[in-house]
Amino acid sequence: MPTQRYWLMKSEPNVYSIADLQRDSRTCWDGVRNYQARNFMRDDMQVGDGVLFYHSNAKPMGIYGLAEVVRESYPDHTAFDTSDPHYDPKSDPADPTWMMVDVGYVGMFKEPLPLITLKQTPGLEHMLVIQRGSRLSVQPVTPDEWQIVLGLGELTT
DNA sequence: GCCAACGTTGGC
DNA sequence: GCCAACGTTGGC
Repeated sequence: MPTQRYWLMKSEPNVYSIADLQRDSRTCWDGVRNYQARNFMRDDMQVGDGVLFYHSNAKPMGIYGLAEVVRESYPDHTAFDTSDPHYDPKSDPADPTWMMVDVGYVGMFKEPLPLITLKQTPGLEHMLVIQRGSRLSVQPVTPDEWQIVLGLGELTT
């Protein structure tokens, strides 16, 4: 039985929001074009892993809900689609550069957990998302951080 | 809208 | 292999 891991995944809500995930039940996490983020998805994510769903460029920006990994990594087909904004001509379909996972909806916080709150919460000092200049869109979260974050909000489905 | 931080690209 | 230029992210 593999150890469950925890993650934080960023999305701009005007592109794809937690409400979109609630509506869709699950989605493929396409469009990641950063090697470090890809490596986490490709090498470390397992079905059942917990995901903090973060809204960037939002009011307020912060954690809006929970998701879970429901499918392990497979090629991101949008990299082969010339009409897709994330098209990457260097990604060979026979040896894809970019991978994605599928995530499923778990729940939404009644009130989002704003970034500013996370910054003020003891025990979260080392979360990557609160570090200045942190641009990683898929990042690991420790079990302790996960528990603290869940204690900050009230979840609804 | 601004711009700091960061990752990537490409000339050398 | 270095590093300046560039483009993007994303908080403010």
